[in-house]
Amino acid sequence: MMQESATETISNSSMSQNGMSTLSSSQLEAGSRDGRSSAGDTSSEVSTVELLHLQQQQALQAARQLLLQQPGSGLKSPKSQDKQRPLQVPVSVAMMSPQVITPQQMQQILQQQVLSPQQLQALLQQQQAVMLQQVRKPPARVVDLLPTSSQQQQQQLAAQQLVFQQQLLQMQQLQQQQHLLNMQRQGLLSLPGPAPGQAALPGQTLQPPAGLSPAELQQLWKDVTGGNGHGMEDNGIKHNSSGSTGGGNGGGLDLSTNNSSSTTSSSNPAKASPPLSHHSIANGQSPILNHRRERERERERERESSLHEESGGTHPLYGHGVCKWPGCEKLCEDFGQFLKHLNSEHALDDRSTAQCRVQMQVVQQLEIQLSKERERLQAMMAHLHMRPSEPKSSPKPLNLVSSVTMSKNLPPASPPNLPQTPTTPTAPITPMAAMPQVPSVLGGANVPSMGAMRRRHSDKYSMPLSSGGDTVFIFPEIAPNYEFYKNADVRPPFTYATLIRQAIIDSAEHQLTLNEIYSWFTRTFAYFRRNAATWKNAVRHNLSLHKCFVRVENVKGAVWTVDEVEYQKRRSQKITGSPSLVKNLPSSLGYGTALNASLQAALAETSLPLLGTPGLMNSGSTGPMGGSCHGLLGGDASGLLGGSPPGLLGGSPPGMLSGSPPMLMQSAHEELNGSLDHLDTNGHGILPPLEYLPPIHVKEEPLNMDDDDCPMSLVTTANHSPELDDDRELEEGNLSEDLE
DNA sequence: TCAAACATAAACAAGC
DNA sequence: CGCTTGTTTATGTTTG
Repeated sequence: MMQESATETISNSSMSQNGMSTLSSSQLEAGSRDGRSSAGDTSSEVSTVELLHLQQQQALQAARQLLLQQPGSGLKSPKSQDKQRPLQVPVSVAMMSPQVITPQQMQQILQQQVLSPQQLQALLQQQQAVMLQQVRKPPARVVDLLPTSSQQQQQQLAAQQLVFQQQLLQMQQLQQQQHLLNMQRQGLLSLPGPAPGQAALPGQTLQPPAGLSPAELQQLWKDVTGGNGHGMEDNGIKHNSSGSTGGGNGGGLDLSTNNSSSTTSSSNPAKASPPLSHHSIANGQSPILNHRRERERERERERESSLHEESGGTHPLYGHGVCKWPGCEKLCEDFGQFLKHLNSEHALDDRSTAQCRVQMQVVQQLEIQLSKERERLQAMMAHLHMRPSEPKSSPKPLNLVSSVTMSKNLPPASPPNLPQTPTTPTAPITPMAAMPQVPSVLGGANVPSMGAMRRRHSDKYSMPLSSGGDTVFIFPEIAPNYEFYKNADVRPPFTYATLIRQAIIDSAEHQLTLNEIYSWFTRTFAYFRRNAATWKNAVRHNLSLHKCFVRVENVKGAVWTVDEVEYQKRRSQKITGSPSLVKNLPSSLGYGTALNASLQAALAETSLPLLGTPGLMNSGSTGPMGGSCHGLLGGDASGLLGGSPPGLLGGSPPGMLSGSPPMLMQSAHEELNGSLDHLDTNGHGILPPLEYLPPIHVKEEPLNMDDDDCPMSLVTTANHSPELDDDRELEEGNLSEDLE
C-alpha cells in the first residue's frame, strides 16, 4: 500500500504550506479512514498519538523551514525554487513519517548545517519521546484530555502500532543485515562513518553508524530481536524497501519513520498548521528534557560499556553494577542478577524495540555529527593549507573525500568507502585551489557555484595503475564507490563526456535517449540530483560537441550512441600527445600507443561499468559491460603509470574490481583494430564498434575528423558543489524513481 | 605563457 | 506558449 513508490521530492515550500504534501494518497486515505482528519467532524477523536504527531510534525516542519531559510539556499531563484531545494526525500520515506523525522531527513538537516546540534538533539529527542510514548503508553494519558476519544479505538491504535513497529523492526533488521552484508562484501565494515554526503541522500540506508563496530551492531540487533535475528518475522510482512533498486540502500532505514505514519496516521493536524519555526521545536520540550538526559546517559553508557566490555568480559549493557539499558540504570549486584534483569525487563517487546530504535538513531545522529565535524576540520585545514590532517586520515577514512578530492595535486581521494586504501595522504590538504568556497561542506550544498571552475583532477590521478597486469580501475574512486557516489552528493571525478559514454555503454543497447541519459546521471550520482538545469545543459552540450557521441534516429526518436572510434581517437591523441599525428596517421603511430593505452584502459575501465546502474551492471556478472574502455585512457597514458596511489587500487573491494573480463579486453582490441582499419579508409568512419552501435540507421554522422572533442580525461573533480540553493530543480522527482 | 580540455552559461532553433 | 532537445558561441578555469 505505501508503495506508491512514485517518489516525489518534498518541496520545502509545499511543506511549509501544507504538511500534507509529504503524505501519499494512501496515507491520506489512512488518515481519513481513521477519522482523524483535523477538519473532520470526527475531530473529537483526536488521540494522544495524534497530538504527539502534531508536535512531531511541527518540529519537522520547523526543521524544514529552517532548511529553507538557510542562507543562500534557495533564495536565489525564486522561480523554480519550490521544486528545487526540496529535501530530496523520496516519498516512500516522507510519506511514511510525517511526524517523525527520518534519519535521512535528519541527516540532510545536519548536512545542511541548518540546525544546530542542539536543535537537532531537540528534534531527535522529540522523536524519541513520541516513539516511547507511543509504545509505552498508548492512549491513556491523553485520554483525559480528550474525553471523546474512544478507548477502543485507542486500543486498536495501539495494536496497530505494535504491528507496525514490528514491521518496522523487521524491515530495519533486514536492511541492517543487508547493509552489513554489503559492507562485509566490500570490506567496508571497518569503515568509519558514513560519508558526509551520503547522509543526505534519499536512498541511503543507514550506514552502519560509523562508530559502531559490526559487533556492536549485531549486538544491537540482538538486543532488539531478542537474540534471534528473526524476532518479528512472523509478521510475514514483506519489505520491499531495500530492494535491488535501492542498490542496497534502498529505502534506507528509516528507522522510526514508519511507525508514525502507520497507525497514527493523523498527520492531518499538522498539515494545516503552517510551519512553526523554532518554537515548534520547543513544544515537545517537557518530555524532551527527560529524554535528553536519558540520552546523555546513554552516551556515557555507551562509552563505558565499550570500555568495560573488553576488560571484564561483561555484558555491554552492564557496567558499574548498573544496567545500562537506556533509561534503566537498575542496580544489579552481580552479573547474574543483571542477566536476569535484562531478560525480564528488557525482553523483546515493543518497548525494548522502540528503545533500541531510538538508540540507533542516537548513534546514527552522533556519527553524522562526527562526520560533519571531521569534515569541517578537514576543510579548515585545507583552507589553512595545513598538511597535518593527512596523517590522521587513517583513522578517519571517509569523509573528507568529497571535498578533498578536488585538490589538484592529489589524486582523487579515494572515496570514503575504501577502507583499505591509504588514500589519505592525498586528499586533504590541497585546498581547492581556487575555490573559495568551502570545500568542506561536502554536501556540496554549500558551495556556490563558481562558474566555470574546473573540477577535474589531472587525468593521471584518475587512471588506475595497472598492477602487474591486474586490473585496475580507471576510476578507482568510482568503481569501488559506486554506492558512495550514488548516495553522496559528491561530484564524480569524471568528465561529462566520460559519464555520458558510460551511461550509453551501460545501456542494454548501447544507446540512450537524452532523457535516459539524464536519468542515468541522476540515478547513478547523487550529485546530479541537483542543479539539473546546469548539468543537463552540460550533457547536451557535450553530446553535441563531441564527435564521439552520435545521434541516431530511432524508431521512437533520437537516441545517442557512442562512437568508440572517435573516442579512441581522442584518447590516442591525447596519449601520444601529438594530436596531429594521431589524426593524420591514425593507424601507425597513434595506434601503437593508443592500443597500449586502450588495453590498459580497457582493463582499468572494466571497473567503470560498475558505475552503471546495478541492474545494468548485472548484465555481466562482474558488471562490467564490456565496457570498452572509455576514454579514460585518454587521459592518460601517462597517468597510468604515475597516477593513482597504490592504495586506491588495493583498496577496491573485490567485487568491484571485476577483473577485466576477457570480453573487455577483446572488445578493446577489436575496437582498436577496427578503428584503425576504418581510419585508414575513412578516417573516421566507421561505425562504432559493434557493440555500441546498434544496427540503427544513423541519421547524421559527423564524420569530420576534427578533433575537437572527445574528451577523454575523466577527471573532473569533485568538489564543485553546485550552488547550494540549487535552485535548479531537483527534477529528480522523476528520476528519483529510478533511484529507488 | 599558451594551447587544450573542461565546465558553465546562454542564445537560438526546431518539434511537440 | 512552454518544454525538451540540439546546436553554437562565449567565457573562465585548470593542466601540461
